[in-house]
Amino acid sequence: MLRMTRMANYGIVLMSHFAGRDSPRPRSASELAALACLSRPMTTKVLKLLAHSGLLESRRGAKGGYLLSRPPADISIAEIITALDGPISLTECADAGGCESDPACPVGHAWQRINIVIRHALESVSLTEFAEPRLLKLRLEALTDGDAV
Amino acid sequence: MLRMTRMANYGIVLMSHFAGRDSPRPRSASELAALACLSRPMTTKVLKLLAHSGLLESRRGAKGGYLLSRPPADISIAEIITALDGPISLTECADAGGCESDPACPVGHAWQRINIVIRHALESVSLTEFAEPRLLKLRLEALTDGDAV
DNA sequence: CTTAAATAGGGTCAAATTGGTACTCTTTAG
DNA sequence: CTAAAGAGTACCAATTTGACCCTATTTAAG
Repeated sequence: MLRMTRMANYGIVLMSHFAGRDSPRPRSASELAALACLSRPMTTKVLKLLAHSGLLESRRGAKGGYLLSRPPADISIAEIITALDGPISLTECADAGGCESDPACPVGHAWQRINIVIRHALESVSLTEFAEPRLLKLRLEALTDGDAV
Repeated sequence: MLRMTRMANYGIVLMSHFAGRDSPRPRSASELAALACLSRPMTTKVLKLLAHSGLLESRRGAKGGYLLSRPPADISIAEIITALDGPISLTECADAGGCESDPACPVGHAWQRINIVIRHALESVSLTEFAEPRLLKLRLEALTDGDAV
């Protein structure tokens, strides 16, 4: 487990379909649903959330649709997850604010530090890299060297 | 979001209470429930799972209870989470085996790489460090330097 | 050998979350 | 004016989660 919701996953897949092409033509929800093999209702739901959080721009009316509001290299995986699942944190009490009920809880501090590492890992991956895993490989391998317990 | 279950959290808190003392005396479920401010039924459930996965040893009968099966420095946070929540992976399709239905899915490969980084971060933190966040701080800060997109 | 203190191992149950859908309203190009 | 698109909202079913209880078995101690 330790997983994110399926919806966040859908969001990332949908966003990935924008990464390749820089054509300024808006993509309609129906078109994207077909590309990603998702139902139309689910697709529109996800796209609306992404637009609402500023990652996509929407054009209403005929010939409308969605397009990236920024170059894909400037969009991190963390942003997409946050838009659809809320703030990235492994525990409830590590959310901003958090479990102030027990400021003495030693475990809380540890979680905050671990969260920072994970969030950072997700923030460091751009949509471009995600759609092109070869780019990822080298960089991430550097992260997993030289820090055994 | 992106969170682990509350049960895994409980497990880590309970395990942390073993980290400080090396006394070989077994701790009973009731005792631990009181220490962690958890209900007894939930505590026993978590302890049973932890014992079942080999992280704790159980002694039945009077004066029985649970004790760590290994020194706390040899137990990683990842192990505890895995014991209670199952394998660590952000997406369903990144589980071992995974979405072989679509071997061409480019997104899948990216997830696998990201999972490795996160799992590695969790594996690199021992129970000892967790109970003593000062130890964590320095090491984790090294991980989050020098790898912006 | 009896008793009390423990865990083992089930089975159950309510509530929250998630995934997915349907319907109506507004905007815009042609 | 009309058809194509998104905006917004309300809704439902199914799974997951969190929590609990009961009985059997084991063991230390009197």
